Amino acid sequence: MNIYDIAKLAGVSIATVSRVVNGSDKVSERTRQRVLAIIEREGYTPNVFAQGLGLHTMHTVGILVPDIADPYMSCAVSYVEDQLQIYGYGCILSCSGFEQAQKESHIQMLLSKHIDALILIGSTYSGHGKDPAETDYIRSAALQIPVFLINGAVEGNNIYCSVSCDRQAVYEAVSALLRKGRKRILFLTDSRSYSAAEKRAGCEEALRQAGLDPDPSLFRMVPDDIHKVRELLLSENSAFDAVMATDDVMAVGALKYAAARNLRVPEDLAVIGYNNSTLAVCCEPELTSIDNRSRRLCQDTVDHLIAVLGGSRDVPGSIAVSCQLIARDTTDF
Amino acid sequence: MNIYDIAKLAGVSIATVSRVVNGSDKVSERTRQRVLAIIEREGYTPNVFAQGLGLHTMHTVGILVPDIADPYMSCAVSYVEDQLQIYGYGCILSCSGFEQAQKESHIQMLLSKHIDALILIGSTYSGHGKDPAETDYIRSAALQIPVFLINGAVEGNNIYCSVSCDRQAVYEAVSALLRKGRKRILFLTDSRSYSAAEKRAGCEEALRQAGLDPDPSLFRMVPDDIHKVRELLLSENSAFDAVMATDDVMAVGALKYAAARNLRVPEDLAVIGYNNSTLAVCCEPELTSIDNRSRRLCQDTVDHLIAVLGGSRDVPGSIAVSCQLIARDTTDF
DNA sequence: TTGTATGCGTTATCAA
DNA sequence: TTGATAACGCATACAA
Repeated sequence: MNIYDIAKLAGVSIATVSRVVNGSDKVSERTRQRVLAIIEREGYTPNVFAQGLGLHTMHTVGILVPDIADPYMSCAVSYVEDQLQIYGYGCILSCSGFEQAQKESHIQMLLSKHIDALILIGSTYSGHGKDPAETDYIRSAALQIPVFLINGAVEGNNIYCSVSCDRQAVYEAVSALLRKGRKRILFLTDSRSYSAAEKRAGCEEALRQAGLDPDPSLFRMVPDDIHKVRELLLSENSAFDAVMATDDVMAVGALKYAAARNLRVPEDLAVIGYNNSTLAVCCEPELTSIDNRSRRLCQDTVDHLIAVLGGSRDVPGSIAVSCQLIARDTTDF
Repeated sequence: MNIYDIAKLAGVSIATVSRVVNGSDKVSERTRQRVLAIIEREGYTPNVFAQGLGLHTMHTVGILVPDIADPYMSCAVSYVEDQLQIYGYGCILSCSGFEQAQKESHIQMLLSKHIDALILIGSTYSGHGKDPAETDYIRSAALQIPVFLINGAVEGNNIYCSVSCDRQAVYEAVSALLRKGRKRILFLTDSRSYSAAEKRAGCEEALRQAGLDPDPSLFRMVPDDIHKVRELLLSENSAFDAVMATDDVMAVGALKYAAARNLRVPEDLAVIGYNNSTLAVCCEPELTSIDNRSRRLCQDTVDHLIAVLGGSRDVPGSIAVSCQLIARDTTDF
């Protein structure tokens, strides 16, 4: 059932049918009703390929995410999809993993599908900050369509970034720990991403502010796995009285370590996680965690995306939302 | 840059370019190399709309899921996307929620995008079993393209189902509890879906097998929220010595209840969860949980999907994989 | 082995 | 207010 069939049934030309479908006002009410009735009866829907061929758009945005199984990412995708739906945009989802070559090829794949815009979720797309060429593929994509980063920062034309203020959040959290008399704060992270670096910077800043010298041995790269973190901490003897983790998973690992060592939490060991995931209320004691407000980030991003696609020229190239410390039972504040 | 440009640059016709792109063997090695070089140099990719227009396919499958933020679903999507990628298929993702009208309209939306196949993840798409008309929209979609259910069962032509043996799994888990002397087993679920009904049936079966009469007051519908489950259990006085939950979240809620009541786990209260999610190793004590093998389910489903799209006629309309009980510290077996 | 011509289902431009 | 027709970019049957 195509536009020709409808035209024939309605006794009009395809041009008229097209006008009716696209809500043009240059068609008499009488014909409109007749055509509409036929369309309804036959259950006709315009062929999106043919539409796309002519219009060069399919009302679709590409979403690239390193790992959709990660709770932070899947939540973000959920928010984004939900919002886009409202505006009538569909989502093509692709999972790139964390490797450069894969990221690049996945973006190529998405671009080849003629998406209207691209959303990159996760700070992994910001690169590690060492080599600017690392993010060239994003600038290159932005030559074709607007690119939106959620929790990421990349400089470039037609690139719109949104970040949560991770540095500030960690600065404040660690400062609070220090005020409570903690001396040796173990910083745990599983990545060298932009946001991981920001969080680390916030931690170091707080330490210096308090007149302490950041001890490199207390900044640790660990796997993002509860049991592995526990084992790792158990297998060594570094002394620390607080843990600041860049993800709830690692924080729970620290909690498991504390339980194994019979340390009291928060008396002997304070722990702060990140992302305020379900894990934070699942563990015992429940975990103080930093909420990075990803919902807000996602909503704002979609709003901006719609504005940019609508031709707006005054969309900010970068936005930041501040995080929120959710105090629970693993800290004494 | 389209096929005409490439043809011009290579000094051949568009037909030849098309042949090269599609790997036809009816083209001389010399021309192939020349054309390939130009294509490479210009970074040409065929326009998917134009391809789709003629071929009525875009090598894309639609994935419908009630809630991508749910860990079980996001894991499943991750597996499915990963496999489809290998076969060169892209994914259009849509989140329908749990309401009938939304499910139907989301499927319509996906169909209108001319996907090659549809994957429905989650037992919510099986309906509640009361009214067969509830799943008519799925049969209706299957008139156009093959439909694959992951963890769901719907009868119909061109519909392929896969389920984990939830009934059997719960039967065995509850039987194990009964063998250890548990008398009153509280069954917690948050839904009336097909799989929830299966799990309940397995529980009742085990009870009867042990000569016990299922007590309706011990089959409870609760919210899928840790704290709400805890509060609910605290607010009443039903006596039970074991909990069988249809999801890890509710099981952790029961664990929190036990902690609040100073019950020893598993001595005073045994708890079994479902899905074997990260939550299971996050809580304290760590949760015995039933792994429903969703990875296997997803892989098999994609294999079958590829087979069906490849024209195979002997793909089973329904497959089942057995679950696995992962014993941890909330049970005494 | 290569080229020509046609169809795919729209939208949009220009006439009527 | 309508209709005829030209793009849009590709695959492919048919010709050469």
